[in-house]
Amino acid sequence: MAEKPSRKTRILDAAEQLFAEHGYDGVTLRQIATLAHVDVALTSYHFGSKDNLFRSVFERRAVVLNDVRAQALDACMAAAAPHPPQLEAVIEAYLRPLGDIQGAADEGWRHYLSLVAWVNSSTEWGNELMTEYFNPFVQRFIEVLRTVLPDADEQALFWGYQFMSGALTLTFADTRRMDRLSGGAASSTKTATGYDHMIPFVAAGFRQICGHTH
Amino acid sequence: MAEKPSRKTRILDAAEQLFAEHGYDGVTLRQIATLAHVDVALTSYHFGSKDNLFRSVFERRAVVLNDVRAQALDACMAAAAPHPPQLEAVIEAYLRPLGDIQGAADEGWRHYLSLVAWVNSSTEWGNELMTEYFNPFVQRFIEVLRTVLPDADEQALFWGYQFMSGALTLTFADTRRMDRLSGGAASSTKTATGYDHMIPFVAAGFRQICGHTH
DNA sequence: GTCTATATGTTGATAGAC
DNA sequence: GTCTATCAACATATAGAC
Repeated sequence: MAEKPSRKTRILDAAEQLFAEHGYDGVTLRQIATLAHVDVALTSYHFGSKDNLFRSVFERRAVVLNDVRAQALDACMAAAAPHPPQLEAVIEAYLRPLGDIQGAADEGWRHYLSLVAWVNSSTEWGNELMTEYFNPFVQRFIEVLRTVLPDADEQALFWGYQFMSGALTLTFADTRRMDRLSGGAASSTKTATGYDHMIPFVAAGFRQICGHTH
Repeated sequence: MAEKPSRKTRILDAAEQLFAEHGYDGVTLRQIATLAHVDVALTSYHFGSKDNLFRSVFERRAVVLNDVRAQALDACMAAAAPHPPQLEAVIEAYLRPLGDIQGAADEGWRHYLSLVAWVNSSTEWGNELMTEYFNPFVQRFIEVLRTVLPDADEQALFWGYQFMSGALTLTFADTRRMDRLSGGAASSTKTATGYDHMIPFVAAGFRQICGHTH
């Protein structure tokens, strides 16, 4: 199966890539249809409106992503049980699956993460879509963080999450600015290296503003 | 002076606000002209093309911003001389001026920071504009960081900067997602609180991945 | 500098043949 | 499901009167 993707799937794939690269308003239905090797009218037939196509793209992989991340968090807690896990392990469970996706061969998933980065920074879509699809898992993640950082006050926990989220999504966006800034010493294409640094960076940040662990 | 802003200035102000809110493609020259209470044709007369208007908006405050930040960094180093400053002081010099701007009454500057956030995450404009206008100062900042973190390897320094930049720009974007996520416990409108947390968070992160100070 | 009028192209969406 | 043909609305940009 999946030998020949259906036209509907090709539209989703093309839209995913182009929306990720240029944002909602930066893409026309004609560009999407062209990339998908499909007639423009088909986008309307399958998805009704451009707005609905965008939502469909966002929704498609959101549920899969939530599953992967929930499993990583489960595994992290099971490995430490009956004790609470280490802070680093919790952060790792949150970030590493995304690093694996970004480093994998699958282009579609890379485009999707780039799209999430765009949505997360968007004032128009960010609040609505991120809240609807990702808040439940994020809330669970923060609950786990709270058990690991018992002295943390409410505000610090959420600010810490915001900083982590910002660091993460800029890495998704992959503007290659770092490559030029560093003169080639550090490259945004070396995603595994990025996550190897991101996890201890974020963990240390949380520990600093949320009191020490255990 | 500055009693009545010129039409040209009003166009810049309106464009700044709308580009920050909706991105380059999400705004039309007509919307800009309407908000500026000006005829559409004036945008072409004063700025030629939409592309050039966008660049003009970005450029206008970039030089001012670089001055403010350079002064903060100078003051930080002068206060510690002849010794190198504390890591926290260097991070503070980098971040606090932006927090002050964000917390101030000036709407124009707030829009500008939001625009910078958008540009920083944009694959199309990010590399070009950020590199041109902000890389020189950022490079100087990283040089100072290197003296404070002598054991840091090249890569870690740039990844740390990338994480800080991501945390910062998401705070600029102000999607108000955190307000809902936290059920009101933490609000993205309380910018001073955000920077009070961001500075120790980032400093601890740098210390973790770049070796200890002095 | 500022406006009116207009040129020229593109947009998202639909109606209807196949 | 897929295509052709077409729509009205809107885009950026310019030419020329004032």
